Amino acid sequence: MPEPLLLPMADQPPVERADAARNREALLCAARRLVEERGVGCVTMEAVAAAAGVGKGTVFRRFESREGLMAAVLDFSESAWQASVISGPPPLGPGADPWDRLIAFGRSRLETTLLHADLIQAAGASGSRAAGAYSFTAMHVQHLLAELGVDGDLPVLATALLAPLEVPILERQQAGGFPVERLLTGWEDLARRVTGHR
Amino acid sequence: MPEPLLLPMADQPPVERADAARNREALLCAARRLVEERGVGCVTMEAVAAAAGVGKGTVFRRFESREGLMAAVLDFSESAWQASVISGPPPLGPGADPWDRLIAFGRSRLETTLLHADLIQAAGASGSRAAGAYSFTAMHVQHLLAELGVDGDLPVLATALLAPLEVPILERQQAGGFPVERLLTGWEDLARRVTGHR
DNA sequence: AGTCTAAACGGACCACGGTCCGCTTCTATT
DNA sequence: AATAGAAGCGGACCGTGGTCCGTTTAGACT
Repeated sequence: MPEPLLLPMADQPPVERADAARNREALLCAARRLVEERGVGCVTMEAVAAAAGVGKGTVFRRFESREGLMAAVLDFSESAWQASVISGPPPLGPGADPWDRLIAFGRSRLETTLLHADLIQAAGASGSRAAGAYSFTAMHVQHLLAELGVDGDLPVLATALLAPLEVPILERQQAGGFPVERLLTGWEDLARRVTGHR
Repeated sequence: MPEPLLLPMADQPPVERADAARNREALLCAARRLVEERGVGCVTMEAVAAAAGVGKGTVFRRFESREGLMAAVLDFSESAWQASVISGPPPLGPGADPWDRLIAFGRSRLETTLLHADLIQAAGASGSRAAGAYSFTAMHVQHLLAELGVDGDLPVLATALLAPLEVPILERQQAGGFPVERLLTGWEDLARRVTGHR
């Protein structure tokens, strides 16, 4: 039988070894705990390694970098939020009309972004880049704009709508003394102008 | 004569000592040179100190942090740009009508931001915060919006217009394969919707 | 010129992110 | 059960940003 098991068969990611998976889980868990109880800024890579009972090298092998680790931690809460956008109750989830969904999206996004601001910053560029060309939020907004009958360069318009909700912009405005409420109504006004709604 | 020189006299910033000023200048100069010839990422604080012929401690005393030093380097080109907005030839400078100035502003800002992207990022939060509540660009856009008769929360709208021109947003879009030309026309479209022009 | 003090200096020192490499452990195969 | 070798592991090691403190110096007043 001439080696029939070696068919190329689209070499998939050669599955993680059992101990490796165990360590990844332990690290993620430890990181989550430490971040919660000390704050992102006070969590060192060595501390995470120690808390998970592994060597420092292992942290970097599993998560590439500090940014990578933080992105993984962030992903936990982020994917829960994404789920509520995809299949949660209206007006954030499906069922409401596009305009109401857009407004709900803005408020919710603003709140969660501020809530995880430091984690998002620590996650750096890895925080936003998803698998494909656009991140989840961009796709979602783009979709809503299309439903609202907006015409123009939708990907770019969606980005314009999302940009003022990014951490650095929000923080600068907050530091300037703008209350959250004002930022929110400001964003709604922007959305109205961009979509031409009403 | 009972010590007449000690009048309180509103204690102004007690003027920098001569040697201190000399070192600041030397450091700034060295930093500028090194950044230009090696790129921001390859310039270490120690290298700057050495190139200026001073100790490392001095760099930090004069500029607080790496971000501070980079902000100072950036300020050089940035203030030249500001000058051309304030008093350069139209349409960027005064003289053209507000809409044309706004469009010229967008293009120019986009270009300079991309040009100095890495320096801006290295300057971090220190890069944008000006003396008062708003940075120069925010004030300028706000002013143009007022001239165009836009009503609403002008400071917030100005920020919304500026946000898509910030480094992280531009870079993400560029990484996604959007050519600069498209970003620019997209921004002009945004400006049109926000101001209600035409 | 001499004196005195606040300001500035320099470089040893520390903490943390990230890399490297020799050793260990899993798992497929026989 | 034995074997082989790839994947994983740990922790010593390195570079860099940032701090600290004993020493030096500018410059104001006499």
